[in-house]
Amino acid sequence: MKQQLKEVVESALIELRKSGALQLEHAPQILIERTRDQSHGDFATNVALVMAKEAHTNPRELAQLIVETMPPSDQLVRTEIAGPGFINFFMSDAAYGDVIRDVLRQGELFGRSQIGGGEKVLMEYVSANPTGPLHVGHGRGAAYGAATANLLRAAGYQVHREYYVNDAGRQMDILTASVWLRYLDLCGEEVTFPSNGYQGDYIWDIAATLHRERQDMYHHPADLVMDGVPADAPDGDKEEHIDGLIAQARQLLGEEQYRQIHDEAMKAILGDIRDDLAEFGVEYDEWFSERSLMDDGTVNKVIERLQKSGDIYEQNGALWFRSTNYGDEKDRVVVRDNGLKTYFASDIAYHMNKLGRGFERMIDIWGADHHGYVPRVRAALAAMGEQPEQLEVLLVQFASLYRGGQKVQMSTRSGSFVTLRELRDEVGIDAARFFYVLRKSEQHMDFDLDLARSQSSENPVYYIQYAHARIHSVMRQLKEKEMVWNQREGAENLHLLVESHEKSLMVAISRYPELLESAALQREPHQLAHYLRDLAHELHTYYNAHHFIVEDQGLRNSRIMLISAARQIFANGLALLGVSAPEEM
RNA sequence: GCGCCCGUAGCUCAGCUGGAUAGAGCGCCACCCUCCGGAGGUGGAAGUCAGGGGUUCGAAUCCCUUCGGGCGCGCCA
Repeated sequence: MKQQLKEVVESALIELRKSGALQLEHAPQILIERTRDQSHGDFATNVALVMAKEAHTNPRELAQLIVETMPPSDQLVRTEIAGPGFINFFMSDAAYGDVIRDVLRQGELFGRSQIGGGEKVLMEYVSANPTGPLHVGHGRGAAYGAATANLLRAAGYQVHREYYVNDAGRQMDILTASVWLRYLDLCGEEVTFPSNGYQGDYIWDIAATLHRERQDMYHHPADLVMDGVPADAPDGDKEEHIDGLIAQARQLLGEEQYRQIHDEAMKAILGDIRDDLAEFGVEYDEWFSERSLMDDGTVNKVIERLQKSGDIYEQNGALWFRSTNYGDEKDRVVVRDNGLKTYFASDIAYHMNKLGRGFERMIDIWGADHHGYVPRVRAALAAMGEQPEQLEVLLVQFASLYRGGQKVQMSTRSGSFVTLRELRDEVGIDAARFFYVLRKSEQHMDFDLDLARSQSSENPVYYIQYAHARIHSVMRQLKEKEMVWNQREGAENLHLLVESHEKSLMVAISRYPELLESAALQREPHQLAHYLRDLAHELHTYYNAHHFIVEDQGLRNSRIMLISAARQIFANGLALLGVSAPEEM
């Protein structure tokens, strides 16, 4: 609808320039907006105000000229010049009728666009270290990432969804040591657990499985394990302590057994994460292993290339990437003095690998606490001769949980965090998915568990789902009264929908395609969540004001047609957000 | 100290590529079904858009600055 209007204005401007009535250096961008007030029509453009100065004329006169030059359109009833020089457009009933017919004809495809132009996008989200179950912070990234991926697909992007598995590195070693120590405990050894280890119950579970299946295969006496290990905090350094334990594990178990425990622990946790996300309706096309980048030499190749280009220097036995040359605030280590590559090194390799797979755009969704990491990755891309703009990082702020008006405290290491699974159990998948995307991602969010759990009017999820279910209920009623909805007759009688509630609902429905484009371009699923609530409000208001199942056949069929179109929008929109659209509640 | 995010109604938040009288939900007050699901609807009270400057036809929106809050500034990941 908006697009058609834009073309009308565009052709007027072209005509005016061709005839010499208007002299401009370049064609202005035409911005057409929905009006806030119905008395201003359906759409308005400020194009005359924007161009007036350059055209050396006053805005109202220019607006008049544009209106007079516009080609006739059956979509428009009339136009008016308002205020300082806005052009207001009043759309015809036929234009709205076309939208309703389109919705039913296109069904679940309605609202999709090609604005993404088939661009190949790699979206990476969650990518939590497989060292423990997902918590509610990951949940927000998951819900946001999945919904944004859906939006981009609906807008004509080719989206590949990926989870980067950090299966290499020190965190995994700490996990391995943690599991092994719990296992030794189950073997009857008295070991004091490191303050820096992973303390959750899930570690016990993995250890118990290990103990059941392998019995005392990995058993070593506690005093031998602790021999020569630096003291833990508070007397010593907790980092040195845990590193000492890792070294002991490696030595006593040997690389092969160490690797077995490592892999078992990771398999268990990663499997749990996959299940968790799948149950949450968050899907991936690929789970990408960090270790594979080490094993196939990609990381080494990247470092060599940077060395050749002179972007790497050695200092204090470590290799540093000169990221300050590319806008970062300090240089970054890629290989530590102990020879280990940093996470950053493999991350450069990972992003180069993404580009190597032919993706034109990389969208990473990170927790806001990683924001300082963005410049260095961009710097690395620049140093590698790539366009840093190809990497788009979307930051997701923390979500604080509130229960009974009290903030729920969380800490990963101590194991006293709220897991995503617990959240799902408490409030349900639909409420969790919806609440997570109800707020702009870069906004700190207060997640009210009591509200999300409540199955009442104050909960916006149910408000929307109820609107959808209500329409189904009307259809059931229709059947019970042994009436059949004649869609063709409805389509022919849309002109009978003259009530203000009907007009409002049609306007809301016609906004959907514009809304989807906007939400996709700005990576803002919350726009869709808010829109659906507005649409639900229109539906409920209409429902209260008028009857759909009326005697007059033409009117009945056209009203059912209208609410069927609304139903389709609810179904389409909720699906993009990962929320179910129940037929009855 | 430096960097990023944020500050809008009692609470939680939309609105921010400048546009007409600043919106929604919750809460509060008063109402609405002989009728398709009341998990609904109608009306009302409620604002120095944190403060101060600037840019212009026009600023919640852009720029500067002050104040307040969150996060980050490792040879951790």
